[in-house]
Amino acid sequence: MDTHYLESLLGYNARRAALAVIGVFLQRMEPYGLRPVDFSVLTLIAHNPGVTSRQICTALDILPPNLVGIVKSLQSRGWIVRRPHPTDRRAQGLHLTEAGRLLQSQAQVTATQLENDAASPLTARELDTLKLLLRKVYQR
Amino acid sequence: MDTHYLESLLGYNARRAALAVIGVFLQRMEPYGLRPVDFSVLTLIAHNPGVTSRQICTALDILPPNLVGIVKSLQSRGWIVRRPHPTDRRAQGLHLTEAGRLLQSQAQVTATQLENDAASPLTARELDTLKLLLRKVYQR
DNA sequence: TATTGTTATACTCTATAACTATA
DNA sequence: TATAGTTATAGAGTATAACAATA
Repeated sequence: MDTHYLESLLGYNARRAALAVIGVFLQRMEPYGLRPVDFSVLTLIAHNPGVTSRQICTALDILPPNLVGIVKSLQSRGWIVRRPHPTDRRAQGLHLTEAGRLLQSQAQVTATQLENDAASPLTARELDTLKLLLRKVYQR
Repeated sequence: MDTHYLESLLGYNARRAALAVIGVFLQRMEPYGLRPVDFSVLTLIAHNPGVTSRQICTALDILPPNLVGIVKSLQSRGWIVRRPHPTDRRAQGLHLTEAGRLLQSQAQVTATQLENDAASPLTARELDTLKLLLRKVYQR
């Protein structure tokens, strides 16, 4: 089966690699009930207490209507709370609960460990180079 | 907004980069009515005349029920035909029509050109390195 | 018994329009 | 006028079960 041409395309390789890594992520995060975007949102709140939904949408390139359900789900599981924004009464600041802090730190350890397994054919140096080049592609 | 931790993760970077490149792909391929998987299927048939649905599923990591609609769509647009498989009466060989060959070659030119724009912050050498490392991640 | 291709179907992901409260 | 958050909804992508025909 000749797949040489497809394998010469950046889009094809990026999509295949992303799906492979996300596959490992889904397996390892299944015990936490966290999908990739759930983890990203939880992690942004952990590192940016009081962040708003709109800021998260901009940072992660998510459409606002699609974030609503994610925030609701994290809140219903007792991991985040919404507090009034200090200066803008339209907005709400998002914060982790104590349970949320515990879960996020455990999930972050899992995410960090998962790297090595998902990228096991790469040396540490190759992995760093790969991540650097990927960032160059999507950061403008 | 602190996104440093997320940007240290392979999965996050791979997903963001793949979505960025696919975004450019969708724009450029819109005149042809081809989405990424449509193009991949058409291209595999072009480079492997007589290939079966099952072989395409294996090569592209698509589930058989999800390929049925794609093949039907390509067929209804007059780009591919199914012929009896020479040795296996369960299977059908997929082939491009003359119109399909013309369209695929035009789309392939577009896909090749698109590379440079989607990866414009990278040098040619960096782009080659990136694709090499991505293949290492998903090919086992 | 196993495989190819298919139908039906459910679930998730992504996108658009329109609304409210506030800036 | 513009923005933050929300609802409703439509479309695209992905997954499983089950079937007929053939190996």
